[in-house]
Amino acid sequence: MPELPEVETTVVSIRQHLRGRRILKVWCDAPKLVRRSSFSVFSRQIRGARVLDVTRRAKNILIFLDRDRLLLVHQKMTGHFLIGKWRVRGRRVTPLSPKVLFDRVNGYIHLIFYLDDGTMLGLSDLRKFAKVILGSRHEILALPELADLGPEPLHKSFTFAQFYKTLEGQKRKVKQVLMDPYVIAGIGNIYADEILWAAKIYPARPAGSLTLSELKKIYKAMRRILKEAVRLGGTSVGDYRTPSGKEGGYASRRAVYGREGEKCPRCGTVIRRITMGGRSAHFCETCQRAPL
DNA sequence: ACAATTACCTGTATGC
DNA sequence: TGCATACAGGTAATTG
Repeated sequence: MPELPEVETTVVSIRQHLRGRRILKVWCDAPKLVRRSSFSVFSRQIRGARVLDVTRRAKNILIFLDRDRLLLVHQKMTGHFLIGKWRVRGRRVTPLSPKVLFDRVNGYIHLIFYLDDGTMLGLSDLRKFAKVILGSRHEILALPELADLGPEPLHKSFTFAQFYKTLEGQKRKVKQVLMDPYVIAGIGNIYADEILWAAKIYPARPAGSLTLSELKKIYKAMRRILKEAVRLGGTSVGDYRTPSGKEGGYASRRAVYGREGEKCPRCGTVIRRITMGGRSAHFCETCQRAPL
């Protein structure tokens, strides 16, 4: 699932291909991915737009275009971008359609942007949960899913004092709080489990019950793990790939996520999985002891 | 006002 | 073997 490190990896990668390029046209076989306007309006408005820059906010990808347009893409669970070329130095290298070309690598491309240098940017999404919205810069940035987001966990200004303030008084379970994008942006199920394992905190502890030293451990683990995962290109679970088609390098570092029944890398206890609010939490009951 | 639950999807895994 | 059902999960929408 694309979380902060996967989205950051995606943004850094596609930025190189998109910056300065013009979007010639867009193709789609799942028009419901486009929200707040019909696909035909979306298609008409994006045609001819030039990409100024690509950035990230939480798990949202922000593609800044000329003429005051801003394209928001949220990959949700199975969405991911793939880069393809259909021409090399002005010559076609294949008679196949781009869709067929892409499908040889990944069968779930539902949206393709055709760029003016022959590059294709494909959005793969097995479950079609991804969200694409085009609007004016102000319109998009004012959407609650952007405007109301919590702080970026890796930002320099997000100090421990800030972190403490955001968790203080929270009655919910610490894992649920870490995953709430309106509290902290960008942490999902994989990294919440990994962070709590590293910090040796039981995931169902009420956030407000954590001591200062426990919160400090979580904060430090959060910064360290997210930075390391960004450095390694994220984690591949399921069919997630980086835009160039590679698996994320953090997958092999996973200590607990998706490892139910395997041994804790720290103490050898068998990893357990419990359900919390319809979501699974993986942890080591020896390292992450439940109170009483 | 807040917290908990459901909807959105479909491939994969499991059970009978 | 085949069919039905459960499960996965980010977040908006809905319900409690």
